[in-house]
Amino acid sequence: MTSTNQQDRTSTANDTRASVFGDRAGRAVPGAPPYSAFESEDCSIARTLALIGDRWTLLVLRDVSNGVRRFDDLVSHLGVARNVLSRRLAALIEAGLVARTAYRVEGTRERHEYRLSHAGRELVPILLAMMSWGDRHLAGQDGLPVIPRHADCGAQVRVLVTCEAGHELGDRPRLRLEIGPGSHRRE
Amino acid sequence: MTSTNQQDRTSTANDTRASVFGDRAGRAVPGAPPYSAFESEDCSIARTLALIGDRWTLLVLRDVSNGVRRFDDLVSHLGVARNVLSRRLAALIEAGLVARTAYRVEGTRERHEYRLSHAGRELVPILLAMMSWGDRHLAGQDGLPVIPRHADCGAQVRVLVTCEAGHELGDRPRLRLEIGPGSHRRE
DNA sequence: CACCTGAGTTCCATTCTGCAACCCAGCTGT
DNA sequence: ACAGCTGGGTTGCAGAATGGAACTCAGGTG
Repeated sequence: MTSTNQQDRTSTANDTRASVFGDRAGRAVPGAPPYSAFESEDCSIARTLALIGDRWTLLVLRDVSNGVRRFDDLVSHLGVARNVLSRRLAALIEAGLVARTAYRVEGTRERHEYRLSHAGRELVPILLAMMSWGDRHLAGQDGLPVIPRHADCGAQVRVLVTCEAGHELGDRPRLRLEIGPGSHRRE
Repeated sequence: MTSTNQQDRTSTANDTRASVFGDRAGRAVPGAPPYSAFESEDCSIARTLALIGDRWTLLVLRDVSNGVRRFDDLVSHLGVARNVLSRRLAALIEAGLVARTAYRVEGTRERHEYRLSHAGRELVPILLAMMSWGDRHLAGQDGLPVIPRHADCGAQVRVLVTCEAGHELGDRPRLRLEIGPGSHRRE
C-alpha cells in the first residue's frame, strides 16, 4: 500500500496478470499479483532445468554435439565418472534428447554411439547463450576458447533477443512477463 | 586410419583447427584435430556452468530478476533450503552477479534485498533460451506458463540464433566450431 | 518485557558425485 | 584354445552437496 495515484482496477486490461522480468524499477503492473504468487514449478525454465540442470548434462550435450560420441571418449574428455555418465546418458535417452545407435566399422564388432535427437539439437541455443556470456565475462587473457560459425557461410554466430515487432533487445533485455494459462496460483 | 581419400595436410587453411558442432554428418574438417583434443575446461560453457550450473542458482536468478528479492520470499517461493540459498546468494554476490543492498521502508528497520547486477542481467538470454525450449518440449496441456514480452512495445520476445552475415539459423542451428586462441591441447 | 519478523546459522540425515575396481562380450594374436 | 585388449558399462564405498528443522540475533511492537 502507501501507493500514491492508484488506479487499481485489479488489472490493466482483461486480466493479463502481468509481472516484471529483468525490470529496472522493481514495480509490477499495479494490481497484478506478483510473480511469487504463482507456482515456481509452473515454469519452462524449471522444467528444463529438471532435465538438464545438473552438473554434467550440458557438458555431455556440448561434447556429443561436437562429435564426441562414444562413452570412453566422453569419460576421458570430460573427466566425468563413468557411473555418472552412464546415468546421465540413460536419462537423456529416456527424455528423448539423445539417441543411442549401434554401428559397425567393418571387421570390428558392433559399437554404440550417442547422437543428439532433434529435441536435443534444439538445446544448442542454450549452449550458445552460455558460451556468449562466458566469453564476455569469464574469458582468459588468451582470447576466446572457441568461435561458433555458421556452417553454411562461415560467419560468426550469435544469440539475439528480439521481439516480434522486430526490435532488438540487446544484452540486458528489459522484459515484462505475462502469466499464461499454464501457471497456477500457490496455496 | 583406414581413411580413403585422405588429403591430410593437417589443416584446411591457415590452421583454423575447426571442428564440428551441431553437425549432420559427424565428420570433422579433414586434418583438423577433433574437438576432444582440446581441454574441456577451456570453454565458456564450462566456465559459465561452474558459476550457475547447480540445481538452484538459475532458479534463484530467475526469481530475483522477477522481483522476488528477499531471502524469505525466495525460500518460500522456490522451496529451497535456507542454508543452501544462503550459500548460493553468497556465491552469486562474490561472482558479481547479484548485489545485496540495504533499504529502509520508513518506520521499519533496515532490510536487505538482492538484485541482479549488469552481469547478472546479461544471463537473461540464457533463461529465455531455456524457457523457449521448455515451452516447446515440456509444456503441459494448459498452455504456456509465462509469456515474455518486450517491456517497451509489448510484443512477444524470442531468442534467435543468427550469423553476422545476417542469416537466421533456426531452432537447430548447424554450426562449425573454430578453435580459438583460448583453447589448449590436452595431454 | 514478552513477542514477532526477517535473515540467517548450526547440526544432522539423505542424496548425489568421484574413484577405483570389477565384469562382460567380441575380436586378435600365438 | 586361450590369454589379452578394448569399448562399454556395473558395483561398492568415501566424500561432497542438499534438505529439514531447530536455534540465533537484531530491531521493532503491544
